[in-house]
Amino acid sequence: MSKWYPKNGRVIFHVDMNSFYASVEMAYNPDLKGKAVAIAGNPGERKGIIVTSSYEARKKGVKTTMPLWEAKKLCPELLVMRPNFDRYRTASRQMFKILSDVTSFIQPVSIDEGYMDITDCEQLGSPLEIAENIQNRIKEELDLPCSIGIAPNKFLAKMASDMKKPMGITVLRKRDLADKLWPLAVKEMYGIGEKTADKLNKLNIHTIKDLVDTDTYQLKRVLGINGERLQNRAKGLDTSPVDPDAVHEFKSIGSSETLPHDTTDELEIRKLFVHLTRNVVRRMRRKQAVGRGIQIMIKYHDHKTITRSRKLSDYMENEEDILAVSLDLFDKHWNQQPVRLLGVTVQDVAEKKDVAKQLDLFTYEKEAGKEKLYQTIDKLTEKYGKNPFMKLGANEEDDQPRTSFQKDFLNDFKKHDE
DNA sequence: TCTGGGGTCCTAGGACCC
DNA sequence: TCTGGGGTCCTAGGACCC
Repeated sequence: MSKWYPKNGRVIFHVDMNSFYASVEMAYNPDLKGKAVAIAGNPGERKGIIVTSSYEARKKGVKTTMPLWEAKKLCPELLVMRPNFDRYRTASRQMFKILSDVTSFIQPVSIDEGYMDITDCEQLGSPLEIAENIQNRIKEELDLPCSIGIAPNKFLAKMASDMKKPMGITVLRKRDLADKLWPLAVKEMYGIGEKTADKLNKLNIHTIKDLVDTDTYQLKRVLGINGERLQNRAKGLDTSPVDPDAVHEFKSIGSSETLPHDTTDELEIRKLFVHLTRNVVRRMRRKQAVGRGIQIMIKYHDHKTITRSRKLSDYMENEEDILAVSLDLFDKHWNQQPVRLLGVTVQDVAEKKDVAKQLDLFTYEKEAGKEKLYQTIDKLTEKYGKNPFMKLGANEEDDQPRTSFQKDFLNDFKKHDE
């Protein structure tokens, strides 16, 4: 038994890429290195918020979710780029490939971070050596910086990776908690956001140490079951396993978009529903997925947001079916006020191969939206002279317009009737 | 001339059933 | 002839994370 590995318990890594999108752009174009770089949406479409920024930009006060104009005011020399998601996905795959050379016990949690359980990796060296090796390889092979937290569980590893950035490696053992974790403000804790921090502050709980020392019953009264879990984490207790399968277990697939301008134009609204549904169906198809619930989201001018959902009697996968339900929900619940954003989400997602084939009866849900669907198609065709139901390709550019779409579409739909 | 888009999990009320 | 209690499903909203 090596001196570095615990007799009982685990050794968990949390690997966190530093300002990932900006770093990928710098690796792609080294002229950007050392400069204030930000990735942001298009302000012309009211999506001009900072998604990620380089450390040089952060020094000037640029922060994630900040409106672009505000960031420019703080940092006039800011180089602003649109996101290149394909680049980020490629870099992410390469990063996880390097991790998988160490162990297969990896749980990706997002495009730029993941957990590893290296409890059984003694033959590869000490945890610190393994972490240094990973960090060096990612830096040398991909030209990307990362921080790594090393701890006996996922929560502490996550907190540890946050403590030294960029290019940090932080060990957080039980005996380090009093010095390294407990002095932090509760807001710094993973799982505590603004609302929960406010509630805790009102109870005179300010640091993580305060949280440890608070009466558990009192915490549960204010925060419910989450109160107890947060307190356990603060004490350094977290038994959740590193789960390599979690990433495949999708529960919902959705797409939402802010309109260029708030609108009450039903045609514009319906056009966006067609677009959103298509996005969702394309992604479902890639994952070979079907879904049993549809949810729409409407955000109004004043940012008030409502969601309306319907559970279905059967699994759905077709663009036409999902659109019909979405439009039906919209027409039933829209309050006629100008709309800022719309969203479509398929819930209760399962893999096609896991779903027992049910009789393809023409269900109520399809019936309900059918008339609206016909009307929508007629209106859209009339206005744009284009078929809204193109054949879906793997990507948007690959979509193929059908000829005499309405005939095809109606035929498609009739098949379900029989 | 504010405030994106992708998710997960939890809570709470009402319907419905036994 | 007057009101229990438990369990599950559905829906809507909210908190949080990246």
